[in-house]
Amino acid sequence: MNEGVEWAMHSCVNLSWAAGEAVTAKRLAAFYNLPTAYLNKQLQALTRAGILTSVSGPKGGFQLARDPRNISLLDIVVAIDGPDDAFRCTEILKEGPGADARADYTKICVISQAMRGAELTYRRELASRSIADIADEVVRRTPAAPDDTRNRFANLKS
Amino acid sequence: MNEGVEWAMHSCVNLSWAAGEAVTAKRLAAFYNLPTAYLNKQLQALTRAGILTSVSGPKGGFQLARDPRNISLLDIVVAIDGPDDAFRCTEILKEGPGADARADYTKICVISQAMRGAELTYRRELASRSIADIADEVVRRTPAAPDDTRNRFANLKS
DNA sequence: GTATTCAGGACATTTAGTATCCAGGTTATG
DNA sequence: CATAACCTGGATACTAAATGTCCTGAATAC
Repeated sequence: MNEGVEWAMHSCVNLSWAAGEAVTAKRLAAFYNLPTAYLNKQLQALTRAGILTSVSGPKGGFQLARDPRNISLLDIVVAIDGPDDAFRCTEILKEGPGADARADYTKICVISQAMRGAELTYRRELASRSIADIADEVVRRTPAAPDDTRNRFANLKS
Repeated sequence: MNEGVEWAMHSCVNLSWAAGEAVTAKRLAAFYNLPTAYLNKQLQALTRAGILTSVSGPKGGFQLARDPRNISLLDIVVAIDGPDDAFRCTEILKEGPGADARADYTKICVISQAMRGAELTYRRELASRSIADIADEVVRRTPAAPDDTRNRFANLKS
């Protein structure tokens, strides 16, 4: 899995605490000492996916496009890593005995179904966790986190 | 995910129908028109993992090392693809504010925990499905499959 | 108008996946 | 014993994907 998924999730949690004002890619990158230009690519992907909104120019930057309760971890994984399953069925049964050339073995192969079923439980789990859930749990453990985050953004003004 | 996982799973199902006699890598590869030398590498990995046993020399080949009811899809994924999770936590929180340099953020980071939890459900699902389950379901849908498989192995004698 | 910032294409670099080949060891068979 | 079939594992090559940088162009606050 793309490392950008981790960056994107942490950035979205931080953005949930910067509600109201846009944060530049430069400051989001400086927060965790990440390469600015590359993080910017991930932020662009989140924007294309409708998870973030972006504003150009001075005072510009990124912010969450909707309520963090309505942004799931799965949304972020799909935006950064793409919609494909980890297990890719190449329909090798088509090369086996008694194969039907017109059949779609990605659908009817028992192994393919089992793997897809497992990935479905994985995705269902990720879909059930929102950025707000994560942020709330962080606050429960570390109440100062939102203030710390806002302060750090402010101090990374450059 | 490594494409060899798909090859290995289909090969194990086929081997469950060849019970008693070893099948060579060449015939296992010819079954689905796969590159012999590369499939052989995956079979070696399955052997190292204790899923297959191998015999050298004429009449040699591979067979299941244990009852197919006791070989899970997860066993095969781990043998071929390795034990690592898809999501790899790089502990970027160590670069953030208020970080504890001695803390293990792969354990305590809320995002890392959520991702790990989702992968756990995935693995649990794969662990609950055995090669025998898969083979039984194939037989239920296509009763001739075991005979077809044995015949094909016999005809690929070369 | 100028400085700041996002958008996105064009590279360059590194790493992982996909193969191929060969030399060496094992074993059935005549 | 000689031979051929077969697995083992290292070396190597090729390809694709992930990672990272750079630059031009467009939008916007001041």
